[in-house]
Amino acid sequence: MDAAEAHFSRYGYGKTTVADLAKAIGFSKAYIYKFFDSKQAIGQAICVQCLDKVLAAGEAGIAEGKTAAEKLRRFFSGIVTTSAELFFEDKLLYDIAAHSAEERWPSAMAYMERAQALLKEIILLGRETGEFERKTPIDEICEAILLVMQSFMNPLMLKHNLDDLPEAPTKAVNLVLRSLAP
Amino acid sequence: MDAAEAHFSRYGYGKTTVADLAKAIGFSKAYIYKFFDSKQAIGQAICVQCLDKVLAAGEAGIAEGKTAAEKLRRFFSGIVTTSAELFFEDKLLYDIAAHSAEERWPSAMAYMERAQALLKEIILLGRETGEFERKTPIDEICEAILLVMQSFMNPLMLKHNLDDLPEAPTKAVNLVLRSLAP
DNA sequence: CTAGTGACTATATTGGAATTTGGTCACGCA
DNA sequence: TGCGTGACCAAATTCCAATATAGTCACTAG
Repeated sequence: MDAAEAHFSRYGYGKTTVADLAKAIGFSKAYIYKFFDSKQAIGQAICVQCLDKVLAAGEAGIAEGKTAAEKLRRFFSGIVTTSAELFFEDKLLYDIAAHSAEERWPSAMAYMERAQALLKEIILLGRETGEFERKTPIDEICEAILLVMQSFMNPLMLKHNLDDLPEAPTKAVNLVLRSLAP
Repeated sequence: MDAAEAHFSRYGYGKTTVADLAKAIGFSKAYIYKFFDSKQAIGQAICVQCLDKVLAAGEAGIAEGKTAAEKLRRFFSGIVTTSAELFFEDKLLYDIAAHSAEERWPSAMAYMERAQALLKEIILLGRETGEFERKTPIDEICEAILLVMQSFMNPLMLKHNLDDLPEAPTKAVNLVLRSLAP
């Protein structure tokens, strides 16, 4: 995994061969296939690492926020900031994440599901404290929020919106918060 | 233009040569460059035609809707439906539109601006009739709505969300309408 | 002066042979 | 029995010469 992250980060997913990784850890190529079903599986594992970091930043944001609204703001801010950082500082790893979103790899699907779970917690909290409205079915809300935030959460789409950071996602979140008003 | 639309639609932008277009209209290649600065300029012109049709469907939707909320719904529904139709029935033309969005051609920028203008009219109407809230600055609202609807308005992004039609954009619009509630 | 073009060039694209690469498997060695 | 591999194959990728294409310009016919 360490070798894979290093190589993918330096040479990109396409340019690193499984043989390279094997040599780096001093084993044969065949042995790697005892642990990973395919090169793509290695890519997914690395992708999961990246997306975990992104989500961790989102969770950290949630922890920092005091009110539910503030948690929501910082949740997305953490995600977007970390994703953008990844883009600028580790473009080649970012490309794997974008590719995983494009190809609908399980890693990307899992990322969205975890994000939805975190989001749900925020909304539920906001409902308890009375910050958010309670009429709309919660799952519909979570789904809709993820849909409208996709342009900034999905690495594949975020890369087309980097010019508008950080104002654009802030405006989007403002809209989302207005939609949650009681 | 007719020749270009026919050729782009049948063979795609990349596979049709300027010489093909010249031959189709019975002039020399050089003559075409009296009217278009480049092949890309021809592509843009065709792209504008496509996006105009999409926006026309949006305008038609506005006309059909009775209330502002209904206009908004039908506006986006018209845009998304027409874009998706273009994708399925004229993939090669759609690809030009997607490419234009990716490369930020003026055609794509103009499309977004016109969309924003139409949107603004709807919102203003909704404010007059009391359907929508009036606190938030109108331009901020329009900008934010376009941002969150990008996943479905932008051809480049819509093509990654075709599986979720037509439910996803409906849910997104529902969220937008909630955000507009007085 | 206007409408239109053939001939030309630098860049991009293609085809397909040669090479790499992802992936498998029978096997060796402790 | 379990850790580990060289040798192998089909499919993908690279490479490069041949070709095609976008774009220009001096030019002509009317």
